[in-house]
Amino acid sequence: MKNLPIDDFDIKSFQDDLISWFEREQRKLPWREDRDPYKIWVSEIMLQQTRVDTVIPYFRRFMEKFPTIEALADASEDEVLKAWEGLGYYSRVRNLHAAVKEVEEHYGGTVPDTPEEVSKLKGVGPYTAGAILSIAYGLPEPAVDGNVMRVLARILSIWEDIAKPSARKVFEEVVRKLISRENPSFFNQALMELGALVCTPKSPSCLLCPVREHCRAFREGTIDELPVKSKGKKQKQIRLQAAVLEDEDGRILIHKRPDKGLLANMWEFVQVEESTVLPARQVLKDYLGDVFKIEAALETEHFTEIRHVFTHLIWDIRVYHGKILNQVQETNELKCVPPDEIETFAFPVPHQKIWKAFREQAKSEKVKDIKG
DNA sequence: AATACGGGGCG
DNA sequence: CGCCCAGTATT
Repeated sequence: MKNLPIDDFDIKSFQDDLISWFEREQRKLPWREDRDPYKIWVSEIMLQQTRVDTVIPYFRRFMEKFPTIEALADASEDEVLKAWEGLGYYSRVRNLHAAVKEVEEHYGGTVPDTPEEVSKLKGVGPYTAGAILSIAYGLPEPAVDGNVMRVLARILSIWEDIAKPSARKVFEEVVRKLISRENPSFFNQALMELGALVCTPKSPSCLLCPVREHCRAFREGTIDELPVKSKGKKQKQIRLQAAVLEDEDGRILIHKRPDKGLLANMWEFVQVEESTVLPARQVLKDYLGDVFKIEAALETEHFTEIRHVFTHLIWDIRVYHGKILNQVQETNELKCVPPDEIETFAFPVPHQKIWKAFREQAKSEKVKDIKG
């Protein structure tokens, strides 16, 4: 690694200012109530790519439902996925579930405390490994997330592009030089807390910053230029046709997605990608017939249109209402369920939006009936 | 090194 | 609305 200019940097004083600020100002968070490595682990997985405010209610519910490693290891995948519904990046919870079973079986239910072992767990990468080892076990391991890169890029004036995968290693080496041996847990948490509360991406509160005197970007007036972060590319757009289908008993047809890829193992209303050549409704009818042997009478017009933006793609879904005319052959992936049971299945947000729109339009039809 | 993988908040 | 945020696995 390039020799970073930290020779004239007062490490001890920086650690003290940072950690004492954290002791004064840290937020009370449910996963900070004790040092249970299981709780730290679950919280860190939830916090990947996800804001604290979003995570808090999920964490509480998750801990109530699965208070221990054993409880989670014994749960079914559907149950676990349901607890994660709406949080996104669902492979996180499938990996967590698998890893917890691994800990239960091979480590006697105790989260391992070495970098080698903890890094082998599914879903535990360099950041999460460092977070568990430092926060739960007090080991001086770096835990470099986006906050840490932003904070350190500013403090030490590091002009590395933090969007590049190679950047993380640079910052890990920096943390190894800076980390407090007395309190690695608070040191790492303080860097992240500072990034979340003070050293924010836009208009950071430098005047409130406990380590302003150590900050090169502040001194040099480059706060708004750091960190350097290149932009990603734009999303691919996908047009989909979906249908809320009722059988003769008013039950709703739902489909379980494949166990790999986007939204793996989540439930959805049947949907198919729009064709560029065939008329819109025909694609859906053909799909239902060819794949599920379902004959359906679809209404001519879609009742709602849903747009959902993912990181790497955009779904535009036209949603039709229809009745199933023949007998549905139910399988593990295909079910008809009563409307009041729909919400017991784990649906991705775009299909939660479909269900919401469906109920709204059903309601408005009723109002029309009464008026008419 | 590049891509797949959700969802929410803010202006 | 568009823009921004943020780790791991896979290829």
